[in-house]
Amino acid sequence: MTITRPITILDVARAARVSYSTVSRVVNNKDNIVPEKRARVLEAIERLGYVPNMQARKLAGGRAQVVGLVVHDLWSSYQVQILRGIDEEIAAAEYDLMLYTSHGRAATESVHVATLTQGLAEGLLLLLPRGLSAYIDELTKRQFPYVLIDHQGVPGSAPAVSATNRSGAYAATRHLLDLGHQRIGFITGKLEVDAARERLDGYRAALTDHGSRVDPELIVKGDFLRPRALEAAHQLLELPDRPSAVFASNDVSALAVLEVARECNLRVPDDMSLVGFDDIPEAAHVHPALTTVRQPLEDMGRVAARALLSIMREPNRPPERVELPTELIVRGSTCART
Amino acid sequence: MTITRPITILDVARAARVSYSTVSRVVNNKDNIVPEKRARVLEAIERLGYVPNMQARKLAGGRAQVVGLVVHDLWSSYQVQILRGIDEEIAAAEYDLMLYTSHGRAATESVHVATLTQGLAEGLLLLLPRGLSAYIDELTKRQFPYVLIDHQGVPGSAPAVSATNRSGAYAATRHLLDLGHQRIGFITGKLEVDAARERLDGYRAALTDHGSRVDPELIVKGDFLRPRALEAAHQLLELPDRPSAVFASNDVSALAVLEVARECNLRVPDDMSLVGFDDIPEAAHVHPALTTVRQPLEDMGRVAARALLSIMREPNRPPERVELPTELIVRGSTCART
DNA sequence: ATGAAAGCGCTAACAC
DNA sequence: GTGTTAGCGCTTTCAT
Repeated sequence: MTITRPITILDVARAARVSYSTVSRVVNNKDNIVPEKRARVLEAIERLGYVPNMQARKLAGGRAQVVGLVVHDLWSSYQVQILRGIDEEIAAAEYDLMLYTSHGRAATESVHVATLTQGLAEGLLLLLPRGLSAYIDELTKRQFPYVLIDHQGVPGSAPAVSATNRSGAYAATRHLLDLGHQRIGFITGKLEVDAARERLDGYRAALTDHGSRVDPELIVKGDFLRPRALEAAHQLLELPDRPSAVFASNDVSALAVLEVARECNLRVPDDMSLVGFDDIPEAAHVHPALTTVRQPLEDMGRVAARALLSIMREPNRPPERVELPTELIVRGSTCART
Repeated sequence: MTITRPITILDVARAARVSYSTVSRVVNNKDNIVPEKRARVLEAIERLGYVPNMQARKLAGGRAQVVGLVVHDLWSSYQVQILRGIDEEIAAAEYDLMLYTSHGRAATESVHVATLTQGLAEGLLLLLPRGLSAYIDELTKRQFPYVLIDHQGVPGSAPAVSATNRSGAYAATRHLLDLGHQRIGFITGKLEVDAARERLDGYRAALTDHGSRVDPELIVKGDFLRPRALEAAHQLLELPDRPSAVFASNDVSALAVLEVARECNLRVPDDMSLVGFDDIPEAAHVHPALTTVRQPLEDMGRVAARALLSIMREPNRPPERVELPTELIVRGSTCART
């Protein structure tokens, strides 16, 4: 049982009876090479099954065709859908993806960023809810290509893609108002996250524009996660003057509200309307199906990836911020106030 | 605006007033180094924010702490849940993950495997439904650590983790039989995939053991995907002697059946019982909630990652095949035949 | 115990 | 056009 030694560029050179660097040139589509030699090299590569060694290539100053993705975690469909979009684009461009999850440990996170930027990666996609200003500066200074996803928090002008959180929340609130609801409960997201604040803003703005009062009692703090949302739902539904509708800052929270409503023997939408945000796959499947604001998550990933690739191609293009439109999806969880 | 040059081991050496290799030794916890020097080096590393360059390290024969994952695609929760488990374990072990999606292009796939094995990766996780015998041989020959996930197709003894597909399908079928169903429709998965065949086997075995006839008319070919499942569902539900229950080889297919049933004005479970396989998140949320066979997907990922890590530690340990237990989750989509 | 030096596989000047 | 050669940042002998 022979241990197959990895084929190097040297093996190819020998087999094709050309020099070392000629092979390199062929592999990298450089210069003009005598067609006959190029053919020999190509044949040898094919026959030997040569695959270039990325590390060596990158180390020597070449391109590794690798893009890094640092993501907080993979827990919800939210991240995963974005990941899908990224993956598609990156693969289509024949780049490879290094995936790093930080699990919220800031230390880990910056090590990851460093590893990636000083390592294989030629570009960076950052899907982190907050607090990345530390390395953004560094990246900008080093002119290292990167794109932020769903994060507008950096003051300067960092390339970023996100969704129209504010207007999405505005539309959802407006929808409820149009249905005749007056007391509309709101469960916030994690307010350190920009998107969460924007959604709150949208909610407030819709009320104000409609001439309704923003009742602080109806705004309950959440964090985008289920446990906190369950508490928030209880708090809202046990109010003496119970709201006739609830707008949760994401679907995961809205699903929690749905559960609590069921516990309280409240029928949705008859006794209470409910709106979520995100349109995760579950939203369409629960009963009643959730009215929600769709974020084009996969597209966000796709657009971010494409933006990164073009920044990598032309390092000097001015940073762009893209906001993809959200869309109100009306389903069965909302109806006119009776 | 100074362009920050990446900090190399040489910078650290200068700052700590020691040699090049001493720093390397400290970084790799080697030998005995005079504590005082070690401290100086550590301090310099900290102060300069030095992060080792993985490529260089790997190239020079060191460890890169990278594990590669080749996955067919990320379309369903199936892959994603496994990915989560993998990610958790890999991150906990302080390894990094390179993610490759092959999107079914076999050529891409083998290039990916080659890139990974000749590159950074020290181990490989393969989540591919089929046809990987080509490189399995190669990997085995080279003694390259790898673990297959949900794939038993390789004749030799390849390290693999999967779930008890057969007994899961057996249990589900048994459940339906116990409820008094006699004509039980079955929608297969992609039969090139081992798991699909095992599920079919389990279905057949349960019928046989129960003394029922396996009616070929009731077995319809699917491929784990929605479009084909919709057709299959129609075919089954339009049978002159309509089955009183349907068992689909995965939840995605079962969900499709649910839709078709609704179209046909069949109530589930009253007019027809329905069972799926996988227990993807949507299964619990549809109405009625889906009775299904839970695959411990996240655990499968976790176990596979752990197995890989231990193979990487002791290359000579005999390959292990782990089968994780599936579990029948009875929900609202099944009831006794009326 | 620690410094010097030889590569790892490759790219990119630099020669010819 | 194509071969030669100097590194890229690091690990690992081999001296000392």
